[in-house]
Amino acid sequence: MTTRSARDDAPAPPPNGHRPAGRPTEKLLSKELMTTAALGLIETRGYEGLTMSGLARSLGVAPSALYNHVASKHDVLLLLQDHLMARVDVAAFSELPWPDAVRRWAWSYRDVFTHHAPLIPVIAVLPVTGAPHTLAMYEAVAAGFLRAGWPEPQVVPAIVALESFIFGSAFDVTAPADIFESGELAAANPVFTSAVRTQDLSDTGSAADAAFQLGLEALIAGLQAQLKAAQSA
Amino acid sequence: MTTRSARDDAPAPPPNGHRPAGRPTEKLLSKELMTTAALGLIETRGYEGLTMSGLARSLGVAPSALYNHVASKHDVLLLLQDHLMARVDVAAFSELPWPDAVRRWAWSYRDVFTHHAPLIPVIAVLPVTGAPHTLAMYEAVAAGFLRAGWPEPQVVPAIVALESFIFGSAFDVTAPADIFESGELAAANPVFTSAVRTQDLSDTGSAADAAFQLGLEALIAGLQAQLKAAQSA
DNA sequence: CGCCTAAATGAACTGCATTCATTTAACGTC
DNA sequence: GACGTTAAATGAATGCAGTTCATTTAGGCG
Repeated sequence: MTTRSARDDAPAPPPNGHRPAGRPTEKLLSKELMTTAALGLIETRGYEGLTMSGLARSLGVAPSALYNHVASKHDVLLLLQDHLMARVDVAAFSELPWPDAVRRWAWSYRDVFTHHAPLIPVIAVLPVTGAPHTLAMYEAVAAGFLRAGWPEPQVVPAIVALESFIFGSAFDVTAPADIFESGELAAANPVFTSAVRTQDLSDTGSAADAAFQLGLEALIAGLQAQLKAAQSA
Repeated sequence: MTTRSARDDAPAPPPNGHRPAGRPTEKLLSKELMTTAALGLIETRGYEGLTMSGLARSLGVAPSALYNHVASKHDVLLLLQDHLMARVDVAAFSELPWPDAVRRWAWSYRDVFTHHAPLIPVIAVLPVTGAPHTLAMYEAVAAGFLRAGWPEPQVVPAIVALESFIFGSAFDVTAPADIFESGELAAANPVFTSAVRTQDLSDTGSAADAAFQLGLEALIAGLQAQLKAAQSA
């Protein structure tokens, strides 16, 4: 095998003792090029359009050429994942009080992956090793938690809990608006049917936004109560 | 097309004016048989083993025969999904106070879909129309919320928020234990690396369980605070 | 100057979901 | 009791996905 694994990313010094030299890397193919080409494909054709042949075509290359840089399609998804993590806004953790920072981070995180829901099953199970942007995000978030006074042993569980909520909510955004229409079974389920009909959508654009806001505020409040309890103990 | 859609399930009277007669339904194939066969396949071979040919083989039938009962593989997943929803424990909503009921329901819900993580992307986006067990679950949960004093407009957002957290957490359970090992990048991310190492795992079996418990308790507490605020307003 | 090696090629191969024309057999009818 | 209708099973064929491999290409280094 030529490529050890995707995800030993940019920083690694290109092991080329055989490159066009002179100019600053003019190669035909590279992980970076594949990543941006993949993002372009997804924007125009969606995730069903992201095939290895399609990716090769959009790079002007034979499909088999991709396998010199990547071991599998899964590797392409890993490249995408780490690339997208850089878009998550963690700046608030060094600027704002903990609840506000969490709020901004969580909305940003959800918004990024709302457009990339098919990646979520990949990310959620993804070892972080060798994903620099992903680790950088966790580093910033963890630092923010500690600065807010969280006991170190609880930092990771709290982040994971928030992340789980965010991933689940990102899926929810992609659901059709009429997802809870009971149809012929409405009569058999009157309570739920009525609750769906009277659902509160004020403040927010969509039902998904309303649920995300409600849940996020509850999580933040509940976590902060735990934080205070831990601090006074 | 012969089959209108999967998910008009058992209760629908079999429209057979052409069956083996006499004995109480001895048919070769049916949605129910396909569902249980699919569950069996998943148990022994996992979700990669769930192919249309494999399913047909395990039923002693040609692959094309399946398409007389189901329009696509997606339909098979829908059948599975609704079947599994019946396993989610909602009994607590008519027995226990709201926080305890939510707790039991949420753990049960997560446990059921932990073993069926590949279904989650399907469920999360799935119109509920024609999925009787799914609707029955929502009906019981919604009734429990109303009985606890929740204002009707907030019932659905609150349930969706909890569900999002549950789905995300079900994914998390399937992640490898060393998912947060930073590897060579540990030095560049000292805060997070240390937090991972000192992570609190007491009370619970796994890191995923610890995060789920922490997040669920925070959510329940935060939601109950909102409930009390809404009631006193 | 010729070797070594990374990287591109294109022709396979595999397994998948799905389609279709055809056959099978039980039912209700005449 | 034969007949036509019809749901349901068949098996061959289609198309597309990801992936492999033997081969070629071309630059850099000794």
